[in-house]
Amino acid sequence: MTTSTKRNIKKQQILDAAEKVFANYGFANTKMEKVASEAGISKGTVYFYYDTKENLYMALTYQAIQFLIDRFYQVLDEQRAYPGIEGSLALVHSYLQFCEKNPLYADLMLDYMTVNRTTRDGMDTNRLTAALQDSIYYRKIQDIQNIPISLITQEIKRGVEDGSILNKQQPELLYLLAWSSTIGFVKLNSAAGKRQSLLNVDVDVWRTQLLAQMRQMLLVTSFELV
Amino acid sequence: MTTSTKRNIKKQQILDAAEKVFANYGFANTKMEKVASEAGISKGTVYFYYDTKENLYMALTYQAIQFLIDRFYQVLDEQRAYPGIEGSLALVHSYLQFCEKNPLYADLMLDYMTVNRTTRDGMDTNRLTAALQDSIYYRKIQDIQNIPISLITQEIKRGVEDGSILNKQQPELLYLLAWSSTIGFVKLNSAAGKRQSLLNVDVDVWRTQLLAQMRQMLLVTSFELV
Amino acid sequence: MTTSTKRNIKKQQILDAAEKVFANYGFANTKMEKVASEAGISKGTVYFYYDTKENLYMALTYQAIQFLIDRFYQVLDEQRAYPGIEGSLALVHSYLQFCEKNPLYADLMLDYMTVNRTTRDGMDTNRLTAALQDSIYYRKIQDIQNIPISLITQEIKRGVEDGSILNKQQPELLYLLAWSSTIGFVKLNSAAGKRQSLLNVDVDVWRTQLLAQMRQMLLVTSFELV
Amino acid sequence: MTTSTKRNIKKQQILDAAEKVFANYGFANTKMEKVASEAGISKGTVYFYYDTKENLYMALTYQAIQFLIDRFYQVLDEQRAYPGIEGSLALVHSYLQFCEKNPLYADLMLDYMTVNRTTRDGMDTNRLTAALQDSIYYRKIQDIQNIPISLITQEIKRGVEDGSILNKQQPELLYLLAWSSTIGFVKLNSAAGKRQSLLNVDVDVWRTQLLAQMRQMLLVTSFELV
DNA sequence: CATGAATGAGGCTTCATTCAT
DNA sequence: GATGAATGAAGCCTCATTCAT
Repeated sequence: MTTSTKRNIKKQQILDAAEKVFANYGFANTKMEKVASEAGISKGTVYFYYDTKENLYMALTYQAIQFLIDRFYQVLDEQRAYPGIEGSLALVHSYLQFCEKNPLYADLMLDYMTVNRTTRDGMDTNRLTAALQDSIYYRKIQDIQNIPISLITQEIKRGVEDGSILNKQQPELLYLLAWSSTIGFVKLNSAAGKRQSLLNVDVDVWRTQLLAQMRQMLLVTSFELV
Repeated sequence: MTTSTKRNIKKQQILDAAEKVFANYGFANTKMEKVASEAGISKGTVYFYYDTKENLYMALTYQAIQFLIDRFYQVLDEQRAYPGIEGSLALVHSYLQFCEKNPLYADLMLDYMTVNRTTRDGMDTNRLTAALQDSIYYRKIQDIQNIPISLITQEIKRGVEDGSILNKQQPELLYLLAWSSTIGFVKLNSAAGKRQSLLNVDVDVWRTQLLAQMRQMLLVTSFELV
Repeated sequence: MTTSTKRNIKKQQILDAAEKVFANYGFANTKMEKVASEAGISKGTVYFYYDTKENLYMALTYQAIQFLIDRFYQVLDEQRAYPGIEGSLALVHSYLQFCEKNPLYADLMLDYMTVNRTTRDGMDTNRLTAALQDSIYYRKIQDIQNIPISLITQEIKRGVEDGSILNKQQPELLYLLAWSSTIGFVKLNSAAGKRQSLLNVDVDVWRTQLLAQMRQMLLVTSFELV
Repeated sequence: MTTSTKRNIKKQQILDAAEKVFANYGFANTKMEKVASEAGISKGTVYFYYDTKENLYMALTYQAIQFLIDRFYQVLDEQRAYPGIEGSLALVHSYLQFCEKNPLYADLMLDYMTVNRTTRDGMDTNRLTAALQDSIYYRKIQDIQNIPISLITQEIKRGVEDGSILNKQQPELLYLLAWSSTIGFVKLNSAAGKRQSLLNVDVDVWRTQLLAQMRQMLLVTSFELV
């Protein structure tokens, strides 16, 4: 095993540990010591691989987006032979699974958006935001951030073109409707606690309805306005 | 003006300031000093009215829920003459407005759920959670937490009974679908920044579609499964 | 009732309250708010009469010494007809009662001695000590501090002269032996708690033995050295 | 030198520094920053070894009692061949030396007794007391607190049995008389300041008399009541 | 490279004191 | 005079980060 490989394994171990800890405590309440102990190493070593807490967080964000992109390509590959609506729903489904696997993923992307925003707006950038933007991973994410969105909207367009999707709204709008539903679903479930069923509603039924609603949306020509 | 009234006014001023600061920085990055200066008073005075940061946060949560409940009652009063579907959608709409007015409100409730959860589960309660549960407002919230949900599900039931809502799913499920969509919508918009339109989609169009989708949902007998 | 009289009554109420609170919590852990509430008045009023916490403490010290002096004169008056040994022991006894009535009295005098000492030594005077020395009562105490000691040593001398006291040691030494026993007795009892008997020894027996030991001491010509 | 050894050395250095500072300023006026600088380290390091000020104080208390116990065993070992009265007086003497070496030791034990008392009584436990009781050392002290008393009373009993001690009072009572004298002696001397002689009485003479008085006490059959 | 002790800036909170009413 | 809200200096403690071994 090369030195580089060993380094990468260790980096991955840290990332895995960080994922657990950030997911349980959130960014602010996560202690580097806890990440280290979760990874079975010392604090110093964590700092050897990730020089700030913010950098570690951004590395995790980068990885999450990479995973999502990989998954999306895989789904697209599987769905190539089917109509666009199936590919689109499969993408949404895989995104939902992705977020359910670890609610942190949804937060990571939301946080990235927030950080990214303050770069543009002239907002009073606080220390935290500035530190996040300093991360090398911040730049790396900027290069790939649009890929998931791009893949999904392209698939919707394919569905519109092959006639399987009837809704003629902007693909981006359709994506936002799906994305926000997913985020809300994940947020509520995560806040309620994984074991707990919210309002006595079965989570599986809920998820199924959510997806059914999305299909419905793609099949409808237009919505009546409220 | 009585002494008690003056006290309440000051408490409200602090709460207003806290709302701004928590909304901008989140709980962890909010400094009591900042809340004080935002309220135009000194740090000590903030502590005179709210003895911990956590208590201030919970007071805000309590107020948010109270506001929501007040708004709900008002909406229900206005919708009394109309069929249940209109009342239900009006409630959802008012909830959406409520969260859009200040995205912090959505977070407050989500955070409350998380805190509340650790009370039930035997989770490894951290310092923050424990402090939040110590707040007098935590107890007060427990007494009213179920009212919004109850009001909305009752209105859905009225709609089912008067025949305006055709979907025969559990009202709770319908509520969750609406609730999660709303949270996702608010979260995404707040992350993107108020001035920024996400993916070049007009927010008003997005919101309209969201509500249309909800009406659709209530009018459909049942969804096809994916 | 004159204005001046009313003032004095109020000052005395505050002093009484302060006595209770200082006795229960010690100087550092006593809050002016607590003194005020104990006196049934507001914090501002306490400050109207005693402009610093240290001043209040020194006022209490002054009063304690005054009380002790008054008591000593009274005892001396009662004992005038009896031999000096009886007068001396009666003084010691009254001192013991004085300290037992409120253990704070012993502390007040000890603290005064400490504060007084740092005036002489070139010690690194801390803020607290400096503030105590600033009190107007500090000066007043300086004028009367030696009276109790003087009264007791004079009475011992009278006993030596009238032949009732056989111990020819310095009266000051005899006083110190009595004084330190008393302080130790009070300290231990106060630490143990008033209701609690220490090591299952009856406090009354202990006190009796203590006084017997002192009489013994005055009656003995000289001690064997250890 | 092992890691564990180094840690213990550092812990001891901090304890030594804390001893000086607490002795000079008392608990309330001691600043952790001062302890740190006295130890030649930073505040953070102090907290690395002792997580609260109260814990540090209790650690010191524990050490003081341990030292006393060690000293007592040593004295008992030396006195094994001599009659019980000599052993008893030697113990008292060593206790006196122990307290004179650092008056803080007497305070530590007194404070411990006070803290311990509020555990039993249903007293309105204040923050400080609660924090002291939370210390891990508080528990450790509870396990050894009775040893010094036990050793001394046993030695007195030995003296009674071998006929060297004639006083037939409870050994516990005799111990209390000795203990309180010692505490009073130390308190007065510490308040007066080490360099200062109180009332122009030579401290060595005073101490000698104190010990002579104790021997006297053990040799007397019974005291006349006052 | 790994460790874990050491650092110190930063933030929460307390409470003596002040001051407007 | 009395009140109690307002102030802010001061001190405890946390924890990201550094660094000697």
